[in-house]
Amino acid sequence: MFALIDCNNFYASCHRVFQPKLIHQPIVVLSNNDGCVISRSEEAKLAGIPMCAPAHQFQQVFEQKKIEVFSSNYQLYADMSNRVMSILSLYSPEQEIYSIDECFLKLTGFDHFDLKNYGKEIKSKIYQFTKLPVCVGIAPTKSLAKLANHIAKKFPEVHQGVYVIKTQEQIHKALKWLNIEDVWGIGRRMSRRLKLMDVNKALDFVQLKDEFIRKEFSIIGLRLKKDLLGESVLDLNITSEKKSIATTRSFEEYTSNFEYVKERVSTFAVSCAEKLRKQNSSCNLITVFIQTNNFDKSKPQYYRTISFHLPYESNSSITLSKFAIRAFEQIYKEGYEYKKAGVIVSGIISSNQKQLSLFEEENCHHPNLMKTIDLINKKFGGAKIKLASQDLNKTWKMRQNKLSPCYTTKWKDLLVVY
DNA sequence: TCTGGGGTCCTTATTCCG
DNA sequence: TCTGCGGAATAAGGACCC
Repeated sequence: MFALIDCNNFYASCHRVFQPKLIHQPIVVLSNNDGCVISRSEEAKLAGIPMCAPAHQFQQVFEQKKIEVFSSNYQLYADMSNRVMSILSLYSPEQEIYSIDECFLKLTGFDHFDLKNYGKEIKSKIYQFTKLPVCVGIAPTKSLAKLANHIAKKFPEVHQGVYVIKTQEQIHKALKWLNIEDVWGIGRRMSRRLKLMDVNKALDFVQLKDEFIRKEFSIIGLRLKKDLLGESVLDLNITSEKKSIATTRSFEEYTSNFEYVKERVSTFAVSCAEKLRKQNSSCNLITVFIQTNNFDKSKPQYYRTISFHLPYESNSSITLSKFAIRAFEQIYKEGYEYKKAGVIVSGIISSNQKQLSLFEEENCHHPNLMKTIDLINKKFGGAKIKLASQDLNKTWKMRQNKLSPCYTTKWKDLLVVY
């Protein structure tokens, strides 16, 4: 059996923990740069704020309906998430932290437990220690646990936030109820195609023939069908090691300027290098992409990505920046207004198991140089050491007009109780 | 004026090699 | 030297997730 524990409206709830007066108030949390809505309290959902609503289009609605708006505060969410996850780790030896606000627990050998009670205990313990509300779904497979969680969320009065799927009848009933677009693993595209075939519920989907699903929806669809029928084919993914690390950002303005985009790419590469060094690892593949604004259909669109193998594993800002720029120069095309770019590094290995290259070596001074740069940057915070390919004047600041305090991670932001 | 960012996995097309 | 084939490797792109 698997349990899926998912925090309710996680980001919005985090803000509520420290401002209890907001309980029962509508809250939304905005994406980076205050772009669009990425989390909503139940009240905000009822007020008709859709997910991903562009903030600038909903300004008036926010005011009219007295919706409390927050910029995203990832320090706060990360810290609250860590607390939740460490509590959850006490409830099973096998835990997969699936995202910042949800995790799977494998409940092998728990058959003689009263699972409903176990779920309730988990829920109340998390509330006791963090004041965050969660829902618990328990079922024989991961996708069914996800479904059970969905049911727990949808009918809070009936199930008190915990739902267990155990028998074939319960599986059947749940699949019959679940809309196809709400199945975990079926996104917008697949559900549209399925609906055209008159497949509207999860049950319709699992009744399709294996060969048909394999042909139309690939191995992914087939695996999903089996998992939904109770045959556990999706297993826990416990390794927390990342396979790629990315830094991608929209620009403050559209630009056709080669030098501008190049500077951004260089800076993103430096950021990836810093993230690699932070976790003591290196990469051997770097991918760069640039793109125009795909919301503006009136302008010509361009999107291109390119990957570059490094001749040696590296986490040096200088090296990664150099190769990122080289890659960028190959994909840049004149005459387009670029809006966004990104650098993704992969082929990640721990620095201490580095392969020595026969022919090409990184400049042997880089590791020490980077260590020193990291130290200085850490010590002096904002005033960073930069590469010559980066813009020295650029102190890019995310728009975060509604940023809340970091209640749990900064001394100066601690709550004061009078 | 103003529409996020960070991930995973799989498929497809292409290339290289024997 | 040319051709065809299949497998392996890989880049790019697309689907999905939060």
